[in-house]
Amino acid sequence: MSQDDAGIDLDTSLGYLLKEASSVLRAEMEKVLRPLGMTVTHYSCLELLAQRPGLSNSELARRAFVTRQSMNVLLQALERDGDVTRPAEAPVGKVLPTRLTPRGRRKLDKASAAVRAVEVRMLSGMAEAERSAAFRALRSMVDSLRDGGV
Amino acid sequence: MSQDDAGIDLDTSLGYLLKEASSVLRAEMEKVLRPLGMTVTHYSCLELLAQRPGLSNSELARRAFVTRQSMNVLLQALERDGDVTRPAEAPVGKVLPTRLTPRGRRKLDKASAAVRAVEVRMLSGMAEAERSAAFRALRSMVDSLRDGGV
DNA sequence: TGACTCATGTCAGGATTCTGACATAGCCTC
DNA sequence: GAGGCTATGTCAGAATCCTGACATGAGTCA
Repeated sequence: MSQDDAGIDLDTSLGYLLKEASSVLRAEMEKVLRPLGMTVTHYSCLELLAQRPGLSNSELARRAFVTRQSMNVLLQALERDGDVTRPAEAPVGKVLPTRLTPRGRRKLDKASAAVRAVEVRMLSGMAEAERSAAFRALRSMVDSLRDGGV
Repeated sequence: MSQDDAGIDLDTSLGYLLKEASSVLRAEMEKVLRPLGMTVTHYSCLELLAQRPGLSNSELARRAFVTRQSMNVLLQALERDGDVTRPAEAPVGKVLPTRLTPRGRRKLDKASAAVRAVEVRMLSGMAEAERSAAFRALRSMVDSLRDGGV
């Protein structure tokens, strides 16, 4: 009977605020990445490959939160530009392990510095305790949604 | 010289976790909204109009985190389906105040219940104190990024 | 009053991502 | 070994969203 029964109060909704934060962060990342000729997914892919060399297309897609079809077209472009390499034939199964080239590594270094500045600015108003509290909270949300989704 | 200088550790990055949480939430919302024939932006628009009747196209776009061009095509579709109404002529300026129709309201009620279930599940593992801590943290991130962006 | 600035609604074109579908390789069970 | 199941890479088409651009209305200021 109350207003809560009729909808979701967006002013106090954690879900809405989560979308807002994610949207603003993405916009800021695009702003600093654009001068470097890179998109956010572009950068995410390179960053993932730097930390986990040899990741497959499907695995990259999952960790960049896009479909494997989208990641595939991105990888083809990156391969064409000489930023990543994939073997012509799969060493085992159908999985093609992808690796960063020196050229891709250099591109990533510039992008990574720019993105790090954005993240630092995002966290500038928070104490360490608040950051870890936020981290735990977000992880809890992800886990709850994933587990319940099955 | 340390590894941090070469990139961003995605395992401990709040920005990455933020994107993951937002992505999972959106996926879960799409899952429950699809049987109702609605998309997330679709639903967001209706929910905004329920709480702020008379919002303009541009204002809806900002609060739904899309461009006003995208919101415009969505509104045209919603208008065609009879879910919202806009006056043929602007009462003042060029702003066309949009309102929910009874039909749109009924659609929203079903969708809102489904989305609320998702949000409840997302918050199921968190105490009230954790929720408000997360809320403050996310708000701090948004404010820091917005202020510094100018 | 006239010029300037800003915000709005809208159209057109392009870029990005997604859904659907297919063939194939590895794993498990019988 | 045969069958079923899952995961992967890939192609094709469609949906979605964005960038660029234009005209218009409101407010500001000289």
